[in-house]
Amino acid sequence: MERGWNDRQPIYRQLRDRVVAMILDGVLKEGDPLPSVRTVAAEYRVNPLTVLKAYQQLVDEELVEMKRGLGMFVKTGARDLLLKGERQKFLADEWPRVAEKIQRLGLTQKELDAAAAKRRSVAKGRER
Amino acid sequence: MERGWNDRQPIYRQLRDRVVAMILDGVLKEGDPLPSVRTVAAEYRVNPLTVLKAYQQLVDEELVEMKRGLGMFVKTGARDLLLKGERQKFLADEWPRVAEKIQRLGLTQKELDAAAAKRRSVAKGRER
Amino acid sequence: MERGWNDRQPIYRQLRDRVVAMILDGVLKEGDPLPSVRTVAAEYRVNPLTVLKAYQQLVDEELVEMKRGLGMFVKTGARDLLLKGERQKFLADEWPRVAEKIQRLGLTQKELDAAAAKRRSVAKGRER
Amino acid sequence: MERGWNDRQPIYRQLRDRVVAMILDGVLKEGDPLPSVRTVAAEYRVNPLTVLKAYQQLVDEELVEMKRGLGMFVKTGARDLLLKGERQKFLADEWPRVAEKIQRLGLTQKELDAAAAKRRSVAKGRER
DNA sequence: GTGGTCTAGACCACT
DNA sequence: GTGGTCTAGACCACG
Repeated sequence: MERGWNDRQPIYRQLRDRVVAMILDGVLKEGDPLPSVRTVAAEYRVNPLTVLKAYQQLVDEELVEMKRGLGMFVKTGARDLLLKGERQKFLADEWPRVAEKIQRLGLTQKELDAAAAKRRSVAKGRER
Repeated sequence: MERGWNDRQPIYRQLRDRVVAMILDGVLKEGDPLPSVRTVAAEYRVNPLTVLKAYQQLVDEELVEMKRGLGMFVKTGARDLLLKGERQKFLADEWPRVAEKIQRLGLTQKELDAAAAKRRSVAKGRER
Repeated sequence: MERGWNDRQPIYRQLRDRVVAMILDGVLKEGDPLPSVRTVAAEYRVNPLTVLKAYQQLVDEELVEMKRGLGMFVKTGARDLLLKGERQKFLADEWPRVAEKIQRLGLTQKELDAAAAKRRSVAKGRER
Repeated sequence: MERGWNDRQPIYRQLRDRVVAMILDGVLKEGDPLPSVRTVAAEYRVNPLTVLKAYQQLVDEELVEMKRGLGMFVKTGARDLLLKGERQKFLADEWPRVAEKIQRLGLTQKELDAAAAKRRSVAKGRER
């Protein structure tokens, strides 16, 4: 996993997004335990409180449950909930703005595909 | 022009984006004066400092030039600079993340088009 | 550090210049935290916004980086960047104008040295 | 003469400085008439009021006198006054700051001479 | 604790 | 009329 931070978004938000991505991608399955707060904090050189905040948010979103003394676990139904919720948010909020920008910049499907493909190959490179 | 603010982004950023959009759309042509800081501040019920901050960012981006005592003007070449710069930024930065999200959420072209179309019709409604 | 302000230049500009001088002089080393906005504001009896403006300019110049919630830090490579950039700017812009003026006023090296030395002794007086 | 403006200094100040330079260089001799306000205004594409302001300042500095109905003229003794006044201002104010900067940037006499020479040759190029 | 944003209102210099 | 700077004070998000 990548370690770089985006300055324009809070770290806890980025952590939360990474967990969400792992759930959507099936890396984290329902019932799986989340990596412990201190593990993540150590790995990313981040304040444990920040990790905790990210996890708390996931709890608030009903995607994760805390079992006292055991840790945090992906709730059953989390992936479906995500697919529904994130899709809606994306289509209503983010996508329209992006679509408008694409049109304004006069970008073609070809250019978009090329850029997306490029990124995928870079990601693949990192995986190996 | 719309008057609503997005809470997730600073106002001065949104103001800057609107001017950029106007340049890209040809509403503001090269050499045209930007509406004065005070005017905009009054129209949008915003502090002049906030508007100024947006304008100065445009100056920093070399899209706009200040003529002492006269006001701010769209620089020649601004549109080209924008088309080049914004396209590149978008394709390298924003789009890959969006494309990844689309894939992750399993969204179809149809759904995307529908959402974009909906937005457009809303916009059209506002124009009338 | 001195506390007097020059009327002919904005305060935030002078603050920025002082930080730059401290980096060049090695008082602020790479990785060092800048004094916090509030601290400086209090010490110099200046509005925090003014200090912030100076600091943000340094961020724009890539000399300083912000770590969210932690503060501002001198970037690695800042001193080199400064030495290169400031030297070039000085030699290309400021110095030619000054040299021209010196020639026009018919000033001798001796007079220049004397004036510079005087200033240095004043500065030394302040240090004690 | 050059026609470019420096954004960091008021235009009337730059106009004043050019006249001063012409007096020091002997281009404008004592008793000579200054170019008329409207001539200058037209040549530099500047508001006549701005030119007037520059000329007024020269009058205030006792370098120039106005003869009603005839125009502005370089006063006798103007050059000496300038040499004295400008020298003092320069040595007390501007030079110390520049000298400090030179030292801080670790610039050698050689580099300074080279930069000044380069500029001179450029200027010569323009003259021809 | 850190910086980031915004407001309201003042004063200045420039054209 | 234009933008530029500054103050005082508030509130927010982040770590």
